Amino acid sequence: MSEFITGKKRTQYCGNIRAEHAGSEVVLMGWVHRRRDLGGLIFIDLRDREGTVQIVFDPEKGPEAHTLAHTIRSEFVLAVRGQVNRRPADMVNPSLNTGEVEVIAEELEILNEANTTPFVLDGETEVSENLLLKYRYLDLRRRDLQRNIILRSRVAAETRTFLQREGFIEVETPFLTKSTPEGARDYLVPSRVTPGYFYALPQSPQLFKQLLMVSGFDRYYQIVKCFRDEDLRADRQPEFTQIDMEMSFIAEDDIISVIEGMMSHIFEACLGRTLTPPFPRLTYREAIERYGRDNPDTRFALEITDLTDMAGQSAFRVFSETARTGGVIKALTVPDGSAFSRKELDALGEFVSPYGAKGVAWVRVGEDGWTGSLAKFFNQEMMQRIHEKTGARPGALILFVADAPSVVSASLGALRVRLAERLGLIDPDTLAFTWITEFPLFEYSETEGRYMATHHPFTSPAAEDIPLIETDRGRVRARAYDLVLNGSEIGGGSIRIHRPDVQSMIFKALGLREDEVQTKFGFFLEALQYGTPPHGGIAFGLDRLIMIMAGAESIRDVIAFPKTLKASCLMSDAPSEVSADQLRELSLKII
RNA sequence: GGGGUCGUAGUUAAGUCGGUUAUAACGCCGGCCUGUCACGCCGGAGGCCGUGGGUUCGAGUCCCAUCGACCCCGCCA
Repeated sequence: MSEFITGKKRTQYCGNIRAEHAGSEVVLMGWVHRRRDLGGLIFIDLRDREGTVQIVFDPEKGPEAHTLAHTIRSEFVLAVRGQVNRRPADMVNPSLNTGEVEVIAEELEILNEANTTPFVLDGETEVSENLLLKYRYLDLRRRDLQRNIILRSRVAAETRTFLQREGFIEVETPFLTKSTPEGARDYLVPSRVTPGYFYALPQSPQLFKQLLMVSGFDRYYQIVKCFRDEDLRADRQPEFTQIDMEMSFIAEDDIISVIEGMMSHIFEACLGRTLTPPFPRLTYREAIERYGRDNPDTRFALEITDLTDMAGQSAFRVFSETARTGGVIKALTVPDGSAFSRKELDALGEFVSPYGAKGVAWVRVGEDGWTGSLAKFFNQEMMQRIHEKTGARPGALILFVADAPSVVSASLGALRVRLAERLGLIDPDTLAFTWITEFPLFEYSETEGRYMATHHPFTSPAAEDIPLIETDRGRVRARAYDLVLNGSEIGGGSIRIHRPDVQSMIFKALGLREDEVQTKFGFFLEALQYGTPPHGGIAFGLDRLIMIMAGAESIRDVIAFPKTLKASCLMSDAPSEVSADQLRELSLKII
């Protein structure tokens, strides 16, 4: 470190000074968080990454420093030499970690001045995200954001500690790689030396990690950036970080137990939270039936009940028609939900419309029967049976959605979370981990008009379902598993296909032409023929994991330099135009 | 690709039915102040009302387009 004041070096961080340092001389360096200039006495809160401490400029203790201190403004960078002074009892500031002490300045050097910042860095004033992102380096001075970034560093470090101890080997894989069909849109990088050819940035190191298993590394991991050129969300960035892993000679339970150990280690080391594996498991089917989605938030109950049989027999046309035409009628039962106002109930209909539902039907359960416009379509016996199935008691509210199965699940799945938030059912301190297993291997895509891989095309089918690949594709179960935490998918993986014949069969089932398979995956299929061990792996979204650990609302709060929803960086102004020369060199033309 | 919210001093917001000189708080600048800690008191400066067009005698306000940020659906193996 460079030397400043009279040849002295920084002795410690501002935020770390405590009563035990009283009487000692310190040299501090940091930013002016706030100044209180009383004319005679001047107080400065000096800030560094560990916190702030009060500096006192007293004309009797340091006349030159006091004179200079009048010129100090917010965010100036200072070096201060002085004595740590224990504050008199009536001047202790209990809201500061350093509140029992202060530093009496004897010498001051202004290391740098600062323009007035475009927003106040007090962490309390709401500032538009636009501005925060443009001046990200200033936003990053704020305590909350620094805490998140520091937590992220610790999680990455503890992940490495754990995995190295478990015999995993970190291997770097290429960023400049090959574009492959299936999956997300690729970010492309033009090749200069081979005009008209492109690299793709990896959506994940999937093929490389499997090839490392072929190579015999046995256990691989990497904390690695991945790139997907798709539309963004509050929890999605175009470049994001995965904890990527692969293991040989293992089955589902081996991976699950390693990950349960890894999560326990990370949460204990970084948050002091003790987890209690094994985590509960749900099949995909159960998750959809009970929670409406494959990433259920299991911090609260409020489960979905299937009432297709009962409600389908009611005189209510919408219900009977839905049941008759292959749709389903499902419900959420809110105990004591009768308090919902008519206005709130109407708003629920709007809430589910993005998921394709035409509305939410509701009844209030009273001591003697139902109230609400739907009540007249149900007789006493039907009500009784529905009460039994849903557990509804007087005072409850029953919310029905009738539609195609996928619409009903999506609607009620979202509504369930919304209601839980509204009713305060979610304990923010709970950590609800759940494994989701037995995903379908294929999903039919209406837009593509064909079956697509639910997970990815290298996922192994359940052995007993292999015959179904030819006959009943939709029913083939995958040896895939996701780890869900508090309603967020934080990781997912699978046992891979290690037999070239099965891999070819899957490519074929996905509608890939033989020549296409050879061009895109030929090298990989060939590799599988040189002695591939049974293997499988998993990848975690580090950003999402940190979000939950930090209690962050947006993925931007856990990434130092994030991009906007339009994938631009407001600070550096990327992406931007490039010169004609650059384009010519790459043989590219803007159309 | 679709739906929604927002854009007014440096910042955060108010701005009525379209009508005089566009308000306030914080911040900033100057002055006073020796125990403040969101210091206090006095004074002052500060506006492309996102941008472009239209309607009107007159637009921050109404209409159209556009740019940007955010949220959701589709999409994200």
